Amino acid sequence: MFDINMSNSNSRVLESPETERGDDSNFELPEDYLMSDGWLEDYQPAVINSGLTGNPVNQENTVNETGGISSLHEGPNNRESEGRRVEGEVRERFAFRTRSEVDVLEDGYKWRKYGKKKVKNSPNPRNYYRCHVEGCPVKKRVERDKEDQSYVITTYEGVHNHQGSS
DNA sequence: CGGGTTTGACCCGCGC
DNA sequence: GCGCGGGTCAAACCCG
Repeated sequence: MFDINMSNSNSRVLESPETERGDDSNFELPEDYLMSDGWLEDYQPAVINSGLTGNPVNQENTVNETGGISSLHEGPNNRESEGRRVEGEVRERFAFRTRSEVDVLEDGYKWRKYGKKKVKNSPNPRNYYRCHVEGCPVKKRVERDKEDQSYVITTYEGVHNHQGSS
């Protein structure tokens, strides 16, 4: 469905969270962002991986000019001890930061924007997206890093109800 | 003409 | 109970 050109010569590798800041066991998201509502309650890299372009997952994140992601690398440390999931309510959340010029990263799904909001902590607005597939509860939240506006913070929420795009 | 985006209003949870 | 901050709705608008 999505013919993302991965052979783009302009594609670059994302910074690995553990590579940039090894002092923390999490992503290098701003403190206040993390404590906003516990974004790392339940992350599911498999969900993300399955929704990508179908490339092997054993490579680093790469984003080209159009915002296409080839695959996701290892996610943040899984805090299984603190991992709390409410039964009967699907609310997987996965956030990551990416250096990209585009706000919305192509991940193989079609998204429909349903809102934009200015957050207090950040001078940049936050965009809200929803999976275009009917019945799919997945939502996406895109926001530019207030520290470095060259970075984009993408937060996925929910599990896709359908098969990616194969 | 149709579908997605825009944009302000509305709503809701939480802290004071 | 009220105000703030964040999330969603929805009607108008825009663009293919």
